[in-house]
Amino acid sequence: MRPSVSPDIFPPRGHEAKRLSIVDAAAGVFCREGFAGANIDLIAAEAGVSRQTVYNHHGDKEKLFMAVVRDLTERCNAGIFATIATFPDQPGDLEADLIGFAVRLNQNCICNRDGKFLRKLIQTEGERYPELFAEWREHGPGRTWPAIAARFARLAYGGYLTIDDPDVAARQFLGLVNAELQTTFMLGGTPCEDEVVQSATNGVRTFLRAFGRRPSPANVKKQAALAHA
Amino acid sequence: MRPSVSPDIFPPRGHEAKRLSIVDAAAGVFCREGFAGANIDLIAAEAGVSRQTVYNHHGDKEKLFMAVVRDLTERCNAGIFATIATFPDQPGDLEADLIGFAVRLNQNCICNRDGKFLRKLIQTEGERYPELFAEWREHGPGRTWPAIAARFARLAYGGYLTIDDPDVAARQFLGLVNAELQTTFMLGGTPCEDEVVQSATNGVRTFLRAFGRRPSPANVKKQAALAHA
DNA sequence: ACAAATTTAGACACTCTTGTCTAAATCGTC
DNA sequence: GACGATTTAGACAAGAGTGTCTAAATTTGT
Repeated sequence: MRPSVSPDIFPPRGHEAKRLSIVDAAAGVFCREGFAGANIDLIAAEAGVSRQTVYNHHGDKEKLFMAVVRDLTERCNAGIFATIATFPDQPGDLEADLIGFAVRLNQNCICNRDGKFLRKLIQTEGERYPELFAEWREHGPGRTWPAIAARFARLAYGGYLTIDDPDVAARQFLGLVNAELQTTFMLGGTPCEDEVVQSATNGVRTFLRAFGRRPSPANVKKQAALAHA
Repeated sequence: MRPSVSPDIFPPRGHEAKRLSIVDAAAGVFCREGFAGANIDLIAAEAGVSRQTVYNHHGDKEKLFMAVVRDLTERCNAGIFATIATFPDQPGDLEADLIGFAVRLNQNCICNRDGKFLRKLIQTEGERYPELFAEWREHGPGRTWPAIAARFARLAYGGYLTIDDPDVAARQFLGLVNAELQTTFMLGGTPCEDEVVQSATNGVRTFLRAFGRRPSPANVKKQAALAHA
């Protein structure tokens, strides 16, 4: 609103640009070396900035780390929701459309730089900063999973799928679609496009064999009978 | 063979016992703090041993780390193969038997102390020691996955399942059975017994909906048609 | 109980890192 | 071109951790 007097406005561009490049470089170094192993001098060098500038912007190592996690979480969530918006609510070819969605989700949110880094930081330092990662959990999986579940529920309601519990189905969808990428993720690698497509294809096919339109009464009865196992 | 002259035999017990307790303590500290953050003094203290003893046994920090990974890999693999040996080759109640197998696998190999630690070390330091973890990959997933796949192939051959590709089915089985534990694993937590059973139950049910005995010709034809997508 | 080996506590040198400080150089804007 | 703010290079103190060394204490097998 106010033209240019706002107290929170730093020197127009260069400043913010440097802040960004510092956070970016820090993300890379924290991922490679872990929090304890990360070296501020190295971060400064990779950001193309002097060490003092890092301290000017972020105060200390821990605050810098938190800024990194917050930035990554925010960008990843934005990407995930943008991708969820492309979910095939009225599919033409259900199999192809779900495969496409799964591939987009993987490529845009999980296998890209931000996704890879955030995942690694959560795995590596999650136990050290409970509140920080509780926040991630709440804003990340806590919101995206129900959103995906809702889309599957709509598909079921529309007669495209036969689903008992949309939340379970959503989690299993993700599990299936990533089933063949586990080892690669484990070691911090990035699967290539082909691997992602292959895993998604196999995963979706199995998903549809299980949940595709086919309300077989025999199965329903059997499941009800075993429900209290 | 030789009574007591063997050059590799250290003082009978206490020595080896200390070696063990050092490696154990080191595993815990490396997991909590990462390689760079791990403190030899702390490891010594947790092992109930003096710092010098740590150096006497393992030389330096890096060699100690390698010893930890090797020990964990070996124990985990042993556990996994022992569990695979309990795979239900001639199931009475297929669903119940597969759920039991999945729960055993999780509890004995993935959620126990060794499994949790090894997983975390692979995620955290995997990129820093490529050869070490290549070894793990080869001796771990590289051998256990085919072993599980072979068991599923046998079930299919016996008419209990309808499976195209046993390797894919095996990976998807693991993905499904762990679908609901992902977030917990991500943050380094240990799911409780109930969560494991619940996830396994849901996963096996979906698995059987997809691969259970039901050679529906319609499905087979559809898949063949889409095979070159 | 003896002798050999192992373990221990403590001190030590050395390196690395964090975070601060200062004076000079640079940048952006008017 | 000049001004104010930011950035920079470098030095610096303080702290922490690794790995070595020594002499004394303890354990182990016989």
